[in-house]
Formats: sequence, structure tokens, C-alpha cells
Amino acid sequence: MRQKRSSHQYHSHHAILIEGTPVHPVLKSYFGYCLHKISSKMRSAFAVALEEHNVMPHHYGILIVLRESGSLSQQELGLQIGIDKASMVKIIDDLEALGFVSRKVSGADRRVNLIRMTSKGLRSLDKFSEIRQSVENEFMAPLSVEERKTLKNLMGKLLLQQEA
Amino acid sequence: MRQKRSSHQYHSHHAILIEGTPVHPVLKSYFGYCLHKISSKMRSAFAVALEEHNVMPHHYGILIVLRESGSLSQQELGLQIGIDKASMVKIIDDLEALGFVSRKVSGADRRVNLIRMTSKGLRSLDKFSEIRQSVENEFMAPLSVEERKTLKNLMGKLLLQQEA
DNA sequence: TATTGTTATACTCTATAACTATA
DNA sequence: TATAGTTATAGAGTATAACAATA
Repeated sequence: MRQKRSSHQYHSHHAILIEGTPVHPVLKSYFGYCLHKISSKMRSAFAVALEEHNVMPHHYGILIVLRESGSLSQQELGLQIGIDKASMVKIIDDLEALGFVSRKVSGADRRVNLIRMTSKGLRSLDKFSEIRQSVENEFMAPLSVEERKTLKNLMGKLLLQQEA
Repeated sequence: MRQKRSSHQYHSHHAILIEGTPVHPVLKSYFGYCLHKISSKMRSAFAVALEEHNVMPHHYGILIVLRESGSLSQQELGLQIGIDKASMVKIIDDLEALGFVSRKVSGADRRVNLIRMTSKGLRSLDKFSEIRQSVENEFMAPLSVEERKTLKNLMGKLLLQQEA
């Protein structure tokens, strides 16, 4: 429990709905641009929806990984999702202040903090996942169920390549 | 011609290839996360590829819109792609310093700068478009031609909704 | 000496407000 | 007075380096 939160990076306050940054018609034919536009709108919609719970999308990611992996050191956790150890400190501070995770000094190596989810964290994570799902549904609205599956499948293929 | 450039926000220096931020397996099932990951990797690959020409992705967007629209005021130009007038100043400074655009005080209203592409700007834009295309091709590599078309089509539908 | 978590620092990006010159 | 462009400033985000405790 170390600092206060402000979290005003996404300033819209609509229920969930999408705010209006202009999309220039000429640029709509560029795949990278579309990707960037949709991605940032979706992320900011998610951020706005999470705002009242005092968390941000990256907190959500941490919680998801933590639930899957069980107890981890801060550095391990950061490694798994590409966040450096210095930035992890603040993120874990946030989550600990909210009562979603706890730090426990490792018995085996007293330098490391083992991060563990609390039951409150688990409950909240379910809530956040509902929120994530509803944002995703809203964005996917123009697509049929079949098209959504196709889109996810194609995106998955693109992501796969990155591992190599 | 007002200030120097640094442009080191993307520090990788591979030819074009994709650098490695980890993608956690659990998160791969989340559409928004995949979108975000691919989008930022693609954008940063584009940025790295543009680096030697001293431009960034948003400069490219400006040039594309400018070529399409012809001469525009700084503010008009910014409005079309969602960049505020203060930020436009530096961007136009950059492009002017590179000789890609020129400012000309409007005869009708001496407060406004009409921005016009130079022939050097036009030539360079063609080069940049080749670069953009090759980055896109690299990212699309895992997909068949048919799949690429499908993906672009689906993304287009998602983007369309944003206009409303 | 090397490593975990921490703190401090610096640098980018972005948004806002203040200033000028025109209108 | 209002507006286009400019400048200055402040905030969030992020990466690096230095530091304390422990190994």
C-alpha cells in the first residue's frame, strides 16, 4: 500500500460506447492503420469500463497470468508478459492496495516476493472478465458468429508467427 | 526548419524482422490482447523500417492524407486524422525540415499556413509506401492470399462501425 | 560478485493553456 | 471577440541506472 491512483489516461465516460477519433477514408485501405485504430479503440473502451474498479488493462493481464500460474516472483511474472521489474513494482503495489494480490517473502530466498492472488482478487477477476467479454462483444457486433470465429482464427495465426 | 530530430522510441535495429516481446499462452485466447500485440508489433516494425528516413508512422499518415486532399491548413489536416493543432506544429516542422512539405501563408487569411507537398515529398512517399507494403507482407506471411483478403475485409467491417 | 525488489531519473507522448498575429 | 499557429507546461507511460538486502 504505497501510493494513490489517478488513472485518467482514457478520459471518455460513456457507458462503454466507442468514442470518436476520426478515421480518414484514404487510410482505411491500410491494414496496419485499421489494426492500430481498432486495437486502440478497443483497449481504451476496456480501460474506460474498468475505470470504476480502479484497474487498467495491464492489471487485468497480470491477474489472468497469475491465476493460471499460481504463485510467482515479481520478476517471473513480469518476464511472462514483457514488463520490466521496475514497472512491476508499481503494478503489484496497485493490486496489493486493492487487496487483489499479496506479497509474501519467499522462505527459500528472502530476496524474492511471492505474489499470490487473494480470494477477493479471484472474485474481481471474474467480474473483469465479464467486462472484457462485453467490450469484445460490442466491438464484434458487426460480425456474424461465423465471421468472429474466422477473425479470431486468422489473428491467432498472425500471432503464432511472433514466437519464432 | 526549427529543431533537431532524435526518434529513438523504437530501439530495435534488425532489418525489418519482428522483435520478441513475450506472448503469454493464456492471453492468446483473448481477442483484444492479440489485436493489441499484433498491432503494436506491426507498428513498431514499420517505425523501425522508416527510421533511416527520419520519419515515423504518423508522418506517413499525414503525407498520405495530404497527397489525397491537396493543400490544407495545419488545423484542417490535423482534424482529418485526429491530431490536435499543437502537436501538428512539430509534425509539420519535421516534414518541412526534410523538404517533404512546405508552409505557405494563405492569401485569403494570413493566419493560416497552407501545407503543400513538394515533389521530393511525393517521391519519398512512394518509397515509404513500399516499406509499408513490405512490413505488411512480412506480417501477413502466415496467411494465404485468400485469408489476407478475408482478414482485411473483416477488419474493415469492424472499423466501419466506428463511424456511426 | 550477482540478483530481487526498490527508488530515482530521464525521455517520449500527449493534452492543455497561454501567447501572437491576424481577423 | 474569436481563430490559426505557436510555445510552454504538465501528466502518464516507459526504460535505465543506482541502491539495499540477500544470496
